[in-house]
Parts: sequence; C-alpha cells; structure tokens
Amino acid sequence: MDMDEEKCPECGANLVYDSEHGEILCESCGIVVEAVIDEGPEWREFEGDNKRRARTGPPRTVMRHDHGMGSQIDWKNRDASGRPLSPRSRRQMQRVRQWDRRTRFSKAADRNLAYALLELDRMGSSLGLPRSVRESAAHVYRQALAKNLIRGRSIEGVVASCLYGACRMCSVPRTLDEIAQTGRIGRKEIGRIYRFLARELKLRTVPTSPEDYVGRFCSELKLSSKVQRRANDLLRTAAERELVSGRGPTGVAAAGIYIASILCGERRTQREVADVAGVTEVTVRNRYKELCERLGIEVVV
DNA sequence: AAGACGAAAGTGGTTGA
DNA sequence: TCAACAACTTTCGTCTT
Repeated sequence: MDMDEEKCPECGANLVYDSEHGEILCESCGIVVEAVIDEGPEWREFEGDNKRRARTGPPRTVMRHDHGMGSQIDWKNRDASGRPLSPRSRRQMQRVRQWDRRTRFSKAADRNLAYALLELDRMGSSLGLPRSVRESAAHVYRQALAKNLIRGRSIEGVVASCLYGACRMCSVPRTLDEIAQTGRIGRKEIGRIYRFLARELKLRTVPTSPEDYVGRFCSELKLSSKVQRRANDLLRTAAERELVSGRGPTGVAAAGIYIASILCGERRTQREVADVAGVTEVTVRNRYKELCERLGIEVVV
C-alpha cells in the first residue's frame, strides 16, 4: 500500500492525525489507517556501516504464541474518540477482526505444523522409513490439524500415531512398540490416538497381515530371499485356512519364518526369531506348533 | 551348555451384558 | 461400568542335541 496517499482507502475522504490517541484516521468514517503503537522512546541501532537500521518495538513475550508481536483489535464498535461507528465501518471492522482471527489461527497452525514435521522427520528416519511413508504420515497430520483433532493431545503422540497409520496404509507396518521406542510416548497412548484418528479421518486401513512383516524380519535375521519366499508361501496357505485370524500378526510371521528357515537349512533359533519379531519364544512355539499341525508340515530336525 | 518344549500363573486389551 | 475371555507374557522345570 502506498502510504504517501493522504486519502482514506475505504471512503476516499481526507485523513487526519489524532495526536491524543497517536493515530492517523479518516475524518469521515473514523477508520484507523495507521496507528503509532509505542509512545515510548525509539532507539536506533547503528552497527558498523549505517545500512542496518533496526527499530525497537514493545518487549517480546514468550507467553503468547506470536511472542506478543501480533496486532490487537478492540471488539467495541467505537472509533478512536469513543463515537459509535457508522454501519459501513462496522462492517469493515467485522472483516478486519475476522481476518485477524484467521491469520492468528493460521500462524498457530503453522508453528504447530513446523514442529510436528520436524518431529515426524526425526522419528521417521530413526525408524528408517522411506520418503513415501513419511509423506503420507505428514498428509495424515495435516488432515488432523485441519479438523482440529490435535487439541488436547501431545504433538509427539499425534505424530507417532500418524507414522503408525502411514506404515500400515503403505503395507510396511511397524509395531506400536517400535514406534514407541523412538520417542517419549508410550505404546498405549499411541494406540489410543491412532484409533481416534482412524475413526475421525476415516483412514482406510486393512488388518495387518503377517506377510507384511516377513521381508523386514528376514533381512534383520540375515536370511536369504529363498527363506523369505518360502515363509510367504507358507503364510499365504495358512491364511487361506483361517489360521491367522485373531492371532498377533508378528507372532504368526515369526513362526512362519522359523519354519521356513529350518526347511531351507538356514536355521535360526526360536529366540532369535522371537527377538526380531518382538514376541516371546513361547508365542513362536505355539504358532509354530499350530502351523505344523494344520498345514501338515513335518519338520525334520 | 544351549536350545527346545510345555505347564501354570499373570498381564493388558477387547467384548458383551 | 464391570466381568468374562482370548491372546500373549513370564517363569520355571524338564528333555534333547
């Protein structure tokens, strides 16, 4: 805006300077065009060459999201000298207030998002997640933010839940425990927030299948792709015979890998498999027993 | 000695009244 | 909201390699 212009931008009338209130306002409609906020002393800073001229303003405060640097707009429909505003300028003030609210809110949202994305990146790289998964997590977070679902929940918790959901949506699931290890948020809380987000945002997630874990677990166990394929075949036929429903997918995956590793002559101990799958030997044993029984597999030791 | 096995009791989460 | 319930864990003793 060109401040040399001496006309009111709203009605085109002349502007006057109100020395008592320190404002430049329109003599006809009373709208404040420019306000001198700080009546106190004005310092200038000359550092080296006088190219940099910084002006000081009111002290900043950390108590407000914008450090107190935002503008404040009165709610009263009075002009600077206390007269009621004309209907026209009342409408104008409504619009100004509305925009003030909007930018105030969007600033807060920006800060929230900036912090969240930082956190998301940190957790994501700590989990070794590919870019596509992080992006989809960020997308979920933006949706949650837009729908005001963050309020009352920790940003870290929501970020963790978004990552968990994104992993599932991309069919590269991580367990709640794995996600929880990257931050200060517990497994229970992440699960709770995730369920909430899934319901509110109608996230389209299918139940996790054991096969989704096979690749990762196998590579952590340094097993060949032959074992990996064998395990997947095994689990697929197991799924067809409804051996999988109701069981924890990681446990089933672990058992499948355990069997496949024996069948392919690359045996791993129950403990090793159980550890990477985040279950106990006992669970591996139980699943493994069931699979052998129902699939008619005879494991020769 | 290490791994595998299984029984028994305990834990946390889901479900249905 | 509470109790029943299934899956899973913890613990521990025994058997096998």
